[in-house]
Amino acid sequence: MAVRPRKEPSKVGDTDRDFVVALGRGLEVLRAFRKEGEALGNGDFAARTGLSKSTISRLTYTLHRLGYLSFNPETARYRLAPPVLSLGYSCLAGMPTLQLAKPYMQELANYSGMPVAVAGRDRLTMVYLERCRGPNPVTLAIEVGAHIKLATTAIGRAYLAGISEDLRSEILQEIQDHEGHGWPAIERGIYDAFESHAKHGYCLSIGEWKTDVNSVAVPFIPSDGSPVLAFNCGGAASHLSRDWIETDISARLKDLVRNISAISP
Amino acid sequence: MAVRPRKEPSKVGDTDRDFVVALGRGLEVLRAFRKEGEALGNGDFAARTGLSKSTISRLTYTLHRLGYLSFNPETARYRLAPPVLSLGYSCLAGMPTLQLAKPYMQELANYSGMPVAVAGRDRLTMVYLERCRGPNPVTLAIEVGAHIKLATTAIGRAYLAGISEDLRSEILQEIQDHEGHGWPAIERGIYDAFESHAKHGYCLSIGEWKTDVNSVAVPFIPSDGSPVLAFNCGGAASHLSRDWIETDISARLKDLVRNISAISP
DNA sequence: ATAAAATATTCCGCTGTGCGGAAATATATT
DNA sequence: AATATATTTCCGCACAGCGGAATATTTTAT
Repeated sequence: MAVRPRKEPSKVGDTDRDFVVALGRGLEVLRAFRKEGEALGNGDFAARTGLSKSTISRLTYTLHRLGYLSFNPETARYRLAPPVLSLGYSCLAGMPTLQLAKPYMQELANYSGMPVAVAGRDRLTMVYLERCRGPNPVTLAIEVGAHIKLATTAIGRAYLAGISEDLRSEILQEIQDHEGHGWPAIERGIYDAFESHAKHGYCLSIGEWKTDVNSVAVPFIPSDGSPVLAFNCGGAASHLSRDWIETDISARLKDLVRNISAISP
Repeated sequence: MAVRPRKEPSKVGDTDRDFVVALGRGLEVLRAFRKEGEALGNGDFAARTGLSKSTISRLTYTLHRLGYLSFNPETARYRLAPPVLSLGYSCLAGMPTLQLAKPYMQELANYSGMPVAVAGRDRLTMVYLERCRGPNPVTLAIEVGAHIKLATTAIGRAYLAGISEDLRSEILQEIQDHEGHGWPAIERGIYDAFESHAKHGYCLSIGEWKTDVNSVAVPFIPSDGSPVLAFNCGGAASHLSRDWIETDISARLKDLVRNISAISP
């Protein structure tokens, strides 16, 4: 297969001639919904994206015509429409690793009684791609597609431990810029996790995401260049003690990832 | 809330001045994955979208830089990446009706032993937005986000029965253009379904989507202008006979929709 | 009722984005 | 080596898309 590595983006001045700005802006409009499922008006989009009102008006018009946004004339608010979900589904269908991983995840979920999940990165969050619940119904209701913080969760830290030095420092810089205030504490948590990963092969979050929730995670690095993922197993501290994680669960989670590495790109 | 209805698109010649072409093209690239989860190269995109190779190159570069596409340098193929799934999740979160409907759907699924689902339209397909399985595990594995044909399924026909005359004839025209050949048979199936809807309030598909699969569906028309949805209940003909549907299940499905109409926009 | 505020859309001239054909580069194949 | 295939880069030009200002509509205030 013919592959020609892309050169340094052909810049003119300091604008990237190859970057299609209008596309990026339109997608930024779709992303504006990230918070809780509210409907948004053009004014909201303008405020959240920093784009001019006329630009927003044209972008929402376009997205509406294409079916990606539904429009309520009563309130003049938009919502995301079914075609967007359809794209998300294609995304899952295009990751063969997920199908392969499922039985292993289910096995560990059954054994531990805790949910086992796999996630990938979206900017400064981790997005759940697949999740298996144990037989125990008192588990956190984390759904596929939901996103949680990168910096304070085991799964986020495992991801950070699994990526290249370059990408990592880029992301850490962004987190620092975002968090300004609490950064020192966050930074220490992350470096502890890295150390744990280097020494034991897994990362922990003991009550750091939510009090009384413990979690352990391990990165998965596909051998083809596809994005790094991370698997976790976590739940109420009363059921999933730090000790149990360290003496048993962590090893099983590492086995899970090893097994998947053996059968997946 | 200030609402100003959009005028006729301000056309110049016959191009719509308000439609952002580059955005539409970029989204078309993302949609190119619709079929089974393969990885695609720039050539594939060009073939599927009809856009020039250089345009595709710029669009994929942009989508890659934004994180929506992952790139495998070995094979020079792209896949959809986690941020796309994240959008899909926001879509579900933004439809409050789905959360409200869930318990009613589960109730009917338990009673009938058949899966109950709700879907919305994406072009000429219906996309599953939520699904409840009955206790009986021998059911079709239709996942949220999957899409099925509009014209030959009960749920698609119910949707068609629920929308405005204008939109319907537009869609039917498109189906006709697409299906050319088998259109007459399809058309008859659709009009039978409309008749059934007018007379009884539900649509059927008896072995028409897949032999040995029966299904009944009812449209749901939100009172705020958000898109029409449709609920269905379907399964193996050996378990779900036409007779049972007509004498019992259909009425319960209609009740379900009536209940939801009472508590949802 | 009337005025004022808030929100959205349209208009329109100009800029620079994005387009596509052709050339260049890299890999795979014979 | 030479040929075939696939992808990216180059670059001039057209016109798509931008944004500020004007306009239209509804909501809130007086």
